[in-house]
Amino acid sequence: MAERTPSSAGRGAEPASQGLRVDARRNRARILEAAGAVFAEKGASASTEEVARRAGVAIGTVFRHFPTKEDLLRALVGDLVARLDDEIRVLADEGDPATGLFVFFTSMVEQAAAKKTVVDLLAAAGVDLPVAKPVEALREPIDALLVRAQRAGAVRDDAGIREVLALLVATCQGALRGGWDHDLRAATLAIVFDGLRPQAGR
Amino acid sequence: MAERTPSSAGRGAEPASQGLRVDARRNRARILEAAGAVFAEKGASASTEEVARRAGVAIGTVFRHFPTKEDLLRALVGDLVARLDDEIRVLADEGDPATGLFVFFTSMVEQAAAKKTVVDLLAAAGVDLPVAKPVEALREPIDALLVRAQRAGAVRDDAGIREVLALLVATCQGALRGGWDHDLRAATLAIVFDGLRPQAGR
DNA sequence: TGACAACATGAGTCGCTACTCATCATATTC
DNA sequence: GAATATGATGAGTAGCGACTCATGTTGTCA
Repeated sequence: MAERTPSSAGRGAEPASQGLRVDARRNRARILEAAGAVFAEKGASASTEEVARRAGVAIGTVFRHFPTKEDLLRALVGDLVARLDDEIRVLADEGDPATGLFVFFTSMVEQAAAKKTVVDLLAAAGVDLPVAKPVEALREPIDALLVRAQRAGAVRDDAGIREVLALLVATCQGALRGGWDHDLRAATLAIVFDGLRPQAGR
Repeated sequence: MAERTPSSAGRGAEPASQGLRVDARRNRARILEAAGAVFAEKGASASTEEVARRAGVAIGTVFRHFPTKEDLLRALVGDLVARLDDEIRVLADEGDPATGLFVFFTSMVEQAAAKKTVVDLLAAAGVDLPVAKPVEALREPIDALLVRAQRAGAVRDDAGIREVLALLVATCQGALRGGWDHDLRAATLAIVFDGLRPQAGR
């Protein structure tokens, strides 16, 4: 679903790697990959040393590329937001908008159930965690999808982008921290989606 | 709403204080009160020393009464669950069950918006945080309320206790970590409640 | 191929926090 | 109003995690 250009990551081959020595570029990539895995498993509170171990580099190397743990998180989250952004733009351009909105919603919750990073990201939509503004980038495309779905009469008019984002944050948080299995995720989302439909409004 | 017996806490004047010297009993109460405030503000990751400072006792005194930080959390959470249990039992015995369910739901979210402890508690409903089983105590009374609401035709039949608890955890998490204001809490809950109503089921 | 800047290394520093314990204070009991 | 056990105190210990830096290594380029 949604093929990307050449390399694995996308977005023009990591501009931040431009002009690095080949070994440095390789290590940077390894660190990002390891950090993605480690933080996805244990959440953002996992230690930087574990990332270094997983990446097969010394702790100092991690801090050379990302002077702060926050910088590392930011780089990861930026990449993730870019991917989500791609996904939602594809959904926005094709097919039924309400379906697209619900598909995107479901997709995020599925990812949240597996990746703590996504939840920490979503949490940032309201508070100022190590990752704050990036999520705002998603507000606009989601809003566009929402408005189109409302014009099509498939989503109630009194549900604004704030409410939709709130529900998105809530279900992602719940799915992860509550350890919902696949069935529970589906059933819970079905209830939320029904609540978003027009006839539900009183 | 829902008056309690004599002293402030309830549940038989804290059995754990029985047989303590008067100064010890006073300090224990102070520590619990301070811990409640501190953890509500900063979450369970607040330091034990801050609790001691707020309580006006030495750090060693805190550890004399609660050998482990987890013990302190457990004591707090137990108290909180007891209070919620009282609340829901009152709601279960009087008036419309669906209204009661939604009132209780709203009440928990309101508390979550102010108290991190509640959210950490709710999170425990699915994972094994320092506080695991206590929440299960709430499952039964909530379920009773839910079943009655369903019999009255006010809540859809395919929403089980698992789904309701999941939604409860999700909205509490969202309300706290997303920093929802009062309006957003109300609007979001309205959508969730609509989704729980019968006509919403497809 | 030599010389140098860029990079990697990992033991060490610093700060924070849960928890301990020798010492001192006081409630309780007779 | 002692005697004593129970409780309070707070400097100290231990462990962990983010971050540093002196030293050694290697890609790069003339």
